Amino acid sequence: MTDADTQRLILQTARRFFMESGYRAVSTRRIADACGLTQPALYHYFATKQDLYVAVMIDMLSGMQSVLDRIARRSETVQERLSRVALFLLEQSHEGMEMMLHDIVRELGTTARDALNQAFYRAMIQPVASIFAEGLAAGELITPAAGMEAVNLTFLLLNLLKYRPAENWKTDAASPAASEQRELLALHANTLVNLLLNGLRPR
Amino acid sequence: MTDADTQRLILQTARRFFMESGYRAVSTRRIADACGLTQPALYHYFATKQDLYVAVMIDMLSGMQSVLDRIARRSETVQERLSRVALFLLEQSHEGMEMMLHDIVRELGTTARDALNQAFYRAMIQPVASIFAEGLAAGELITPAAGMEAVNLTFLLLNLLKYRPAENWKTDAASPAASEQRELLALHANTLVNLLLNGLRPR
DNA sequence: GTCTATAACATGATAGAC
DNA sequence: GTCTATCATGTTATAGAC
Repeated sequence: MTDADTQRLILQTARRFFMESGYRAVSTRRIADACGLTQPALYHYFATKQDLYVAVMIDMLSGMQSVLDRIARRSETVQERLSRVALFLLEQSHEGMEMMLHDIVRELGTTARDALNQAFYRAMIQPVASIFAEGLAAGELITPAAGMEAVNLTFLLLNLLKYRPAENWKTDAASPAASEQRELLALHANTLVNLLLNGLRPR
Repeated sequence: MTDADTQRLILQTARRFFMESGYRAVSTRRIADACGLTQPALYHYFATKQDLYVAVMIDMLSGMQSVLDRIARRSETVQERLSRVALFLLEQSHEGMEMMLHDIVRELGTTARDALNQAFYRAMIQPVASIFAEGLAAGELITPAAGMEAVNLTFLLLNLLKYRPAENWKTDAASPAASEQRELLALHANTLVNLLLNGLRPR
């Protein structure tokens, strides 16, 4: 196996674990074991655990940016594009992503934090904010409070997407088939965007 | 200092740290130090670190339940009561609480998890859900999707409340005075509830 | 009720052979 | 490029004196 392949294997394995359990809860040994390596071998590819974490996040964010940019540029209504964004992010966050902000703020040094904050902003906030900005400019949407423009609406949408129906809280969790799951997610994405646009009060 | 006083000191100190940094990131030594005790002294009051964490959470949740129950029973409109709930939760989460669900799901054993989930449901979900249920029954609110009744709307509101304006992201953070801060929070609470009820589209 | 001392273990990281 | 061996440190928790 070549150097580059091993590096990718480490990145993907680490990504899965970090997303599942967070920075602190995942040891370098566990990552190495899952890759079929010993723990010191990791240090041939990444100087520190924090460097590995940053690399994982940058890798993930660059992938998300290309998808979100593409969605933002589609010739569809604001609502349609927001629903696509919501579905994509719901699918991603099944693989994690929720943990990210937590770790960025609480476990990383200031240098790594600033770098990741910037990458996060460019990859996730800006593309989605451009959709909101369009809606605001066209008068389709209103700013709900002073200063709550496109960027802040994006943050709000991201928080809204953390919501999962209460059924997921029960411990049994007889999960449906994957294909069915995806349809449910799409329905869920539409519901949340619809709620954000129209509110809970009857019109 | 009596036994009971020391126990309360430990609970309050541990609560602050757990809320700030999460279960895993806070060592028993750090808690003990901040209480002016040595680390083994903690074990006179709590058998394990996990027991301490559970006690902290139960303590916190019981305090929140009494406040939320009281708000739910006020003779005000649904919107007014939801705004009060939102303001209260925003103030609390400044002190933490956000970390809770993360740790409950990811760091605790199944027994502790089930106990805390149940306490969380009773203390936070049910009181707020009763307000939503009233609004739904009166026809003031609509269910945005099949199965998305009062309980699920409560989960949704809780996620909405995690949102903070983007200004908090900048590293400078010249924070305003405490009194001013509280007024800003009240404004913020009103905005979020208003948005949830009326949506982003002009009416 | 709190201490000192310490067990038992996991962690991130380094040294150096191959 | 990956290994074995190991260091230094931090962790939860226990034993036993006072």
